[in-house]
Amino acid sequence: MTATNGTPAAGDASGTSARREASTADTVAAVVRQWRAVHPELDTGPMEVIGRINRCAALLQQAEDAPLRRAGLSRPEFDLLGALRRTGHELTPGELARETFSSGAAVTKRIKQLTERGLVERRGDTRDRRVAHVRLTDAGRDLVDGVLPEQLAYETAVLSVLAPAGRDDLAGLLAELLSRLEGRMGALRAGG
Amino acid sequence: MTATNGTPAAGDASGTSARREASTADTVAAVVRQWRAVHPELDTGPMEVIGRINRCAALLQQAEDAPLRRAGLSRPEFDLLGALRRTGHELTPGELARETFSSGAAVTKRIKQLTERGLVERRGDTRDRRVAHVRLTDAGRDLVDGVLPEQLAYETAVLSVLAPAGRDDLAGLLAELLSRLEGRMGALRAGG
DNA sequence: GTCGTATATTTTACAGATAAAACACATGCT
DNA sequence: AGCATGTGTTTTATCTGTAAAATATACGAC
Repeated sequence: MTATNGTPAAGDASGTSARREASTADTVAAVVRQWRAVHPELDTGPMEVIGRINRCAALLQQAEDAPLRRAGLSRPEFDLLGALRRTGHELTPGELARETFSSGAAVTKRIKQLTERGLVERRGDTRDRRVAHVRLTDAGRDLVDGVLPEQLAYETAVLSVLAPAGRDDLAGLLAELLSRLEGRMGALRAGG
Repeated sequence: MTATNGTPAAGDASGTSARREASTADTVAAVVRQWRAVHPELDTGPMEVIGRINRCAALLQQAEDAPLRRAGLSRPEFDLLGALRRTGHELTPGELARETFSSGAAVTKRIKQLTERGLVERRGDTRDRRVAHVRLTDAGRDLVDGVLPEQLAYETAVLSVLAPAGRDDLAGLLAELLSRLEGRMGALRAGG
């Protein structure tokens, strides 16, 4: 059932207890219900967390694209510029790759593009001529500083569907999950 | 109401200050701290939710790849096969696209590949010759049924870093967020 | 019946990511 | 100095996804 949904019609009157609610009105709940009908012996518990995280991420990223696109930036590009802006100093391509969780090759390409657009500049290291240093241009810094408030305002609007307390609870639980995942999955660098 | 402050774990251990003190050990917290140092006037609250959702999704998907790859499947491929398996009947390419949240073109390509591998079959509709119907072969069904338990076991192991109660709280909060996002997303598209 | 429009699917062109190889250089050993 | 080995970065080949155009077909108005 529920397959071809036109509009999920989330006309949910009351405040949905948010407590161990397996059968809410989101698409993941419908999927889980289908699986349980086909394989009643399986524990579908993890799906309700992981499936929802994935689905939320997909929806939120799609939403985030909106203010970014107005600035002519993709999200990976903004992540790169943002890493330079928030650290406040130059970064090497390798550092940028680690900072933005993407491959070195992807970073190389992005740097090339952003350089052509005049948003970042590169210079070679004087001592070790293998390494390059990338920094924001004035235009790049201004772009980030202009986009970020819009981005945050948009995110705030999106998250306003949650009560403030719920939002904080969610942030806390995700922080716990994330810090343990990051610790478990081969230590990634922590903030200097 | 959500409340359920029962899990003491990830909260800000040091922060007695009213402000959320972003002092946890995950990478997102470090990023947020950097942004606050550079732009103290901005409300970075949304980052702590959205950034963590994105990062969790990235890490979890990477983890999920492991059991799937053993079966020679990518996640989008598994999603397609899973949609056929859990609905229990044939689906058209369009339905599959909606069910797996991907574009029609992507579904076309996946169907072609999976057909070549003997995991799905297509047949034309007798009445409306525009539409096709896709169904699992026996091999496809067996593959899904073989992979799914491994997949769930793996996910259970990954999520075991959370206490059961925390996991349920998280699922509930994500369900609330997701159901509202899915309901509101269309209407929110113009704001900024 | 024929025409215009809507719908379902596929094709095409292209942007973007990754893995693996290639490259350039540094560093340490002898 | 000369060479082996390791590291930082870029290139190459390849793959996947998407947007937009193309294709094929149904349906309704006339």
